[in-house]
Order: sequence, then structure tokens, then C-alpha cells
Amino acid sequence: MATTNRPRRVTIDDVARAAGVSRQTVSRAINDKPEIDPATRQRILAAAQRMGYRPSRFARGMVRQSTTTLGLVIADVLNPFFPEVVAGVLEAADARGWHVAVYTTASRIAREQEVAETVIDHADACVAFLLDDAAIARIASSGLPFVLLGNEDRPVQAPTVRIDFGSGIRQAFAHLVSRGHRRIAMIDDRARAESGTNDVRSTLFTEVAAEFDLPVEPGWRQLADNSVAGGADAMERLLTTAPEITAVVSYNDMIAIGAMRHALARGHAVPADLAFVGFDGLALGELVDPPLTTLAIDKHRLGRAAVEQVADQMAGTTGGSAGGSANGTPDTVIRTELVVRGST
Amino acid sequence: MATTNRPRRVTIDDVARAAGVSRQTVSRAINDKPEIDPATRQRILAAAQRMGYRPSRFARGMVRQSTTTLGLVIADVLNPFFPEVVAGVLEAADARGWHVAVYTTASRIAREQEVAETVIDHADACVAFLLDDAAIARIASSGLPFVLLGNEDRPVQAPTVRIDFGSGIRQAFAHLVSRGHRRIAMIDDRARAESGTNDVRSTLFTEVAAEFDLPVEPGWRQLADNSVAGGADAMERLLTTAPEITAVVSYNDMIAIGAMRHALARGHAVPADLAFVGFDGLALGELVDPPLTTLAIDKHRLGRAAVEQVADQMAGTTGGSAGGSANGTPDTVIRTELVVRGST
DNA sequence: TTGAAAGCGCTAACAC
DNA sequence: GTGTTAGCGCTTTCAA
Repeated sequence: MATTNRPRRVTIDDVARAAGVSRQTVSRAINDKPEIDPATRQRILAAAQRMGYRPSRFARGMVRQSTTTLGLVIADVLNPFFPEVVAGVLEAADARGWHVAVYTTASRIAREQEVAETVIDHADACVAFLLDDAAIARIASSGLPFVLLGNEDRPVQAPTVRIDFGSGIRQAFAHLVSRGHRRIAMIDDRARAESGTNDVRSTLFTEVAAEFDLPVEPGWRQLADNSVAGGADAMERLLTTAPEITAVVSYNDMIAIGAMRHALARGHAVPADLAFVGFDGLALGELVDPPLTTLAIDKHRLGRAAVEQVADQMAGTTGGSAGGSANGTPDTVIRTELVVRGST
Repeated sequence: MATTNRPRRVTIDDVARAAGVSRQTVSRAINDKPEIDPATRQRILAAAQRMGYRPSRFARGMVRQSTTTLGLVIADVLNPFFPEVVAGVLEAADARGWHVAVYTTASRIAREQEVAETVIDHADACVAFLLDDAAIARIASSGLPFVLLGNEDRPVQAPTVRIDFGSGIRQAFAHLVSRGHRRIAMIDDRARAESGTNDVRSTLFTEVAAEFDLPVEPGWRQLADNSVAGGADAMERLLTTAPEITAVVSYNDMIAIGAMRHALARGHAVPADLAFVGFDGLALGELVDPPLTTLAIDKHRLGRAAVEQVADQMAGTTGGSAGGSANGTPDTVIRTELVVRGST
């Protein structure tokens, strides 16, 4: 008989056999159904425990048509921007009884595409921060309800919760100009600058400067890795190639903080010699010295909005309307708010 | 015929019917199997896309005995301690091809128990930061491979990756004493202090002070919410009830930073009038002014170690050895390293 | 209170 | 290249 060495998993039938009841009765015991003799239940539960039985979540999932798992794709948990978004996503997902599986990409193209495949197979919906067009298109066309977290100005082929980056940068320039600055540099995110097929991003800086009638020299725009260290590196380059600048606008707060600290370490006074504006409004920005002027965005709301939007998609997925992208839900735009602190 | 209004999901059979092939052929098309006519595949894929067909991950999971989902339970994504642990967990999980579902508890008892049930039902393994004994026991006895993330000195009934909190606090005191401090206060975490059945935690402070032959007055130990604001509140109380103290040891860096900033705001000089020691070694601690002296722990390694330990459990789960807790794997202990910076 | 039958949606094995 | 037959492990009828 098939009693010995099998590495097979313990099933409900095994427990049933061991307890001398039908599989159905085991199911009743496991699921706390009322219609069962207390003694039988005890016996079954004991057997199950002894045998190390655990119900298969797949088998259960098949039969009860319920659980939703949201795939949440972010670049990096260590950048404090993402935890705040994640908090919003978790809250909104939890409110719907959804589970949230988190994946990180480190903004690497290959990894993004890998994660895209994974999510398509294993999630029921997806909220993603993604740079690679192919990865985005892949998910969008898979039919998976999908919302992109974006801060590009260029349009993408998927429903998006969008941060209004361009208008944020304009606010930053307006603020700096009002403080008397005319020679403003920008430190942008390398991963983002180097991704994407079209070039909207790299011209933004020039455009905005032009709007304010400001000069722009080559070397006034530097790319940085998305971290404090990356910001410091970029600042070092800036101090060398463009010592004439008096203010720096950064892609985000992490980079801005790195840049500011580096300037400070090099003996520059902030904001007297050099002013710094960040982007994101991280809690962290209040704790550094001087506290960072920043374009704050409601990251928690960003996460919530994204979940709401996928939820809408799922509700609206009535039989035939497939295709992924051409969904009725309009993009949500999250606006920035200038928070002036000590660094300007 | 059953063609009209049913809210049922689109199945492989629906696609098969629509494309005029067998369900197996649809499966071949969807899964990119080689043995299929390119034309047929195109036709099927088109139909699938049009109908919005998405394979059921449950049905797939049933038949291919593979995917592992790790349930990761943490208190709060917004406390920078956790993202660093999460990064380690994600890395180690990804290396094994596991998925990671994240749940937060806000350290609320009721929520912890709720999450425990969820995880038992929906994960194949669990790494959890949990305070409530009942929640811990529930998971441990469910048979789910389980590792607890802990910093208690008291033993718990589950395999644990443990932070050596007690010895960390001793290092802090030793350091402060060597700097000439004799009147040292402690700000502890409220949620943790108020959880747990036995009282090891509340006596630690007194014990350590005694070891160093230091006085302890009532009011020298304050409880704080686990945040910067919580630390500030506790510091306010400390300044009122115990103005004689010259140093403060905190449960973690967030609280320490809050406390330090509040002292600064109240006009005290740091470290001249008041010294501060944190616990965790957050990146954040280097960015504040003055930079925070702290007991650093390798949080990334903590996360990795936890995953390795559950993985061991899963490998060792041979048929009969159930029960949950009495597993062979010894607890891992993560030691602290004193990082001296400007706050002392 | 318990058991037997049916089927959730899919893929692996074997036919054809 | 394509179809048929079996299940994967569970819960939901329905009978006993």
C-alpha cells in the first residue's frame, strides 16, 4: 500500500483517513462549521495537527471565488518616498480586504521586465512604479487591471496616477527667482533620465529656465543616482563645473539632502551662498539642518488613489471590454505644494 | 444557450469554445508551448485578448506545485527601521523565487491577531514582528513555518531572530558613564512596554543602572509612542519631572531624534547639557544635527536571517514533525554596534 | 451529524 | 498539431 516514503503534501484525505471520517467532515472541523460533533472535531483537529496538515490555499482559492492580491511594484524600499506610498496602498488595499505583494526593481530595466511577468502571473491587479516602456506595455496589454505611478510629463499607454513634476519644477524656479536667484542648476534622476523613448524629460529644465528668462549653461544639469550619496556626487561635479550657480533644484529630497550636505561640507553657506529645493516632502526634510525647502506631494494619497483606480477598473471589467489601456477612468494628478524651509 | 448575462469569470473553456479548439490547445497557446500551429496560436491569443481572459492563478497553483508566498508582518512602514528589514527580506525571498505579501499591524493587539489569521490562511511561511503573545502563539501552533523578529529578552514560544537589546542598552550606559554621565534617563517604547505577559522589559533599565552603580529616580523612565513626535512628548515630560538628568537612552533612533530635537528646541545644548543615544542605526541618524550616537544593528541582515531560518524550517518539515515551535533551528542573535557621533 | 457526488480552472500524459 | 482523459485539494450541494 501507498503508506511509506512519499514527499507529497498532507491532504485533507490523509487526515480523513487517519481520523476515520470522510474528507467532508474534516473540512467541517477545519472550518469551524457548526454541524459537527464536538468530539469528532477534537479528534480530527488533533490528527491534523499531528500530521502537520495545512489546507492548500490554491484548492481553497479555486472553490471560493474570493481573495484579491494586489501586486505593488516599487523601485526601492530604502528610498523613504516609497514607504509613504506603500502606506497609502496598504491602507486602501486592506480596506478592501486585498492582500498586497511587494516587488522591487531598483529601477533596472531587466528587473522591471522580470517583475512585470511575475506580476501578470501572480496578481489580480497591479499598481506599479515603472520606468521601462516595454514593461509597462506588457502589463497594460496583459489585461491585468493596472495603474501606473508616474511623474513623467509624457503620456504613457496605461492609466496613471501622475505627479505633476513639471509644474512642481516651475514652482521651485518661481520661488528661487523671487529670492533673487538667476543661476539655477538642476540635479535629475539618472535612472529616469536614461529611460523612456522620448526626450520630454531632458528638455524640461531648459524650457522652464527659458520661461523665467534665466540663462542655462551646459553642466548646470547633472544626473544623480537616486540616493543621498548620489546627490553628493552630483553636487561635487556641479561645484567643479559650475561654481557660478547660486541655487540647486533636485529631482527629489534624498538627492537634495545629499547635495546640500556636500555643499555644507565643502564650506558653502546654505542658504546664503547656495540654496536648495527638494521634491517629495519627505518627513526627513524637516529633520536635517537646515531644514529642506521642498515641493511636497501627498504620497499617502498617491497610494490610495492608485488603489482606488485599479478597483474601479476591476469593477468596470464587464466581460468584453478588454485591451487594458483604453479604460474610461481619467488619470489622477497629484499636485505639489511648495513648503519653504531653511534651505532657501 | 448559456450565452447571456452571467458575471462568471472567463475560463479557458470559454476561450476554447470561441476559438473552436480544445481547452488544451488554448493552454498551449497561453503558455507558449512549441507544439502548436502558429496560426492557431494567433487565433487563440486574439480570442483570449478580446474576451479578457486571464488564467486563474489558483487553478494553476493547484496543478503546478510551486509558488511560495511569504507573509511578512511588520508594525509600520513609516518607521524607517522596517523598510531596512523589508529590504533584507525581499532580497532573500527573491533569491528563492518567493513572493512576499506585506501586512502592517501598527502594533495594535487586535490588528495583530487579525493579521495572524490572515497570514495563516494565505501564506506558505511567515516572518513577523509581533508583540502580542496570543497572536504569536496562534501562528506558531498553526504549523505555518514561522520566524519571529524580536528584541525581547524574554523567551517566546517561536523560533526568533533576536536583537540583543539588553546588551545594547548596557553598551549605551557604559559609553555614557565613560563620558562622565551619572544621571541617565531612558525613553522606552510604549506599545512594547505595555504588551507581553511578563515584566522583563520594565526592569531592564533599573537592572542596568544598578550594574553601573547609578541612581534611578522614578520618572527617569518614560514611555513614548514610536515616532519622532512620541520622542518629543516624552522628552517634554522628562524635562519637567527630571531636570537633573544629563543623558537619555532611547528605545530607537526615531524616538531619540524626537527627544533630542525637543531638547534643542527648549534651549538645551547637545551634547554639552544633554547627551542622546539612539538604537537601530538608521541612515537618518547621520543626517540630523548633531548626528546621533546609536547602537547600530544590521537590519538588512536581520531580514535575510529571518528568511533563511523559515527556509530551513520548510526544508526540515518532513511529514510528521509538526507542532510549530519545537524546531531544531537555534535562534539567531543580532548584536549591536556602538556608533559614536555628535549627540554624545 | 455525517457521507457521496460534483465541480472550481487548469495542465500533464497520453492518445490520435 | 490537436483532442481526450485524469487528476491537483478543496468546498458546496444534496442524500442518508
